[in-house]
Amino acid sequence: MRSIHRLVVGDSFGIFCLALASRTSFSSLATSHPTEVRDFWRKEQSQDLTRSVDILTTKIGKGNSEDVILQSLISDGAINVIHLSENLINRLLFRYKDDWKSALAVFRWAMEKMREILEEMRQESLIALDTIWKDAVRTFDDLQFLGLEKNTESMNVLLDTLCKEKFVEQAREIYLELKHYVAPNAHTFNILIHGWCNIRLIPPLFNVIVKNIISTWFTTFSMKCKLKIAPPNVVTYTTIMCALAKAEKFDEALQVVERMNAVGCRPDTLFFNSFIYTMGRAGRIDDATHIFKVAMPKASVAPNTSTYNSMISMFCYYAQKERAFDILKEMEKSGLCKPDIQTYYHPLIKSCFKMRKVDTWLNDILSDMVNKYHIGLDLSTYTLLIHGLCRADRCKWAFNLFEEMVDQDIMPRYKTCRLLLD
DNA sequence: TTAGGGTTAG
Repeated sequence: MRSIHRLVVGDSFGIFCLALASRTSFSSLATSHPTEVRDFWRKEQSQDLTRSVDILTTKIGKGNSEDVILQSLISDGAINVIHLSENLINRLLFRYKDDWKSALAVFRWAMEKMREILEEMRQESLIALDTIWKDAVRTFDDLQFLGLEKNTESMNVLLDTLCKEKFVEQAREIYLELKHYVAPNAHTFNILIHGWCNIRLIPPLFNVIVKNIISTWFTTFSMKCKLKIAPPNVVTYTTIMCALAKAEKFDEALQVVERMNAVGCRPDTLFFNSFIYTMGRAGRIDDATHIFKVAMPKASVAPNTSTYNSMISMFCYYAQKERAFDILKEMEKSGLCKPDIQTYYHPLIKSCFKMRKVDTWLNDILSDMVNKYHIGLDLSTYTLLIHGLCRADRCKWAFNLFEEMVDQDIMPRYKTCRLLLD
């Protein structure tokens, strides 16, 4: 989804298409008009944006499925005349950051609109739509004719998008073609490596390589992809370690860490988070705790929300609820990071039910969520709570939450209604 | 934010 987002609104080509759709060009105004005109224009644009967001938000509603929302957006005449822009899409995605169905519908709607624009461009012979993916190099070349720069940055966006959509072999071929015109950088290599990791090509390679694992593998990979031999950096190590952890090759994952330390590559927060995750997956809770409590401070690397989340999830997963709550307290005491609903509260809420600490711990958690951190409950959290409370014989409380969610126009699931009725 | 992380299931 992230790559689609980038394709739609994040890269220069997408922005070009969206700018075309709005049929207005702010940049041309910026150079040829006095300040008052530009200010007026900005104000008009901002009001226009707010109106568009209001119209779309009303149309999207609450609690509908992704398909229902998408269809209603596509088929609505009033929505069809809305000027699509990067700002508009970003505003909507932010608005629906806790509601993935609506967010995904907005994505797909934007994609749909972009496709229409591409079709329009194709009809005007501006672009060959059917060759976009098959001949991405040529499309990329077209960027120049459209007045956009063809550089390492745009090449990386193209390669990354292809890799994230699992067109890894195509990305490699395109890279081989483009490298004659555009200089690759460390990002380019890591994008391709990540792509290969995602299609699970790394673990088999590791099976045949025993000695000097990372550099040998890296050289093999570089030769296969005809890359210049660039030294692997912390991103490379993190990517490979994670791929190995997901494939449950924990010994090999640890060798990556050893190798990284041996060559003096400095770890960062994301690396440590992945390392903790790796140890958690391997069931090595004490090692994970040691990384969190000892290795990170020693390396002067500060934890972030995800670090705490990983620890909390791990302890909950291994039924060590007290330790999970200790981490929560520690996180609150540190005052450095904000909790988030998805990974932080869900394991803890579940733990409260499992431990039968409904009146005490659950009460406190909910009160903190709402009053202290101002986190709005979403459909999944309401469902989790209502189902748990019903099972704990707290139907009255469950029903209060049910009414609360309905008041907020969040449509309960059929199963939730059925459960309460029973 | 041009590259890497996430125990998400009730």
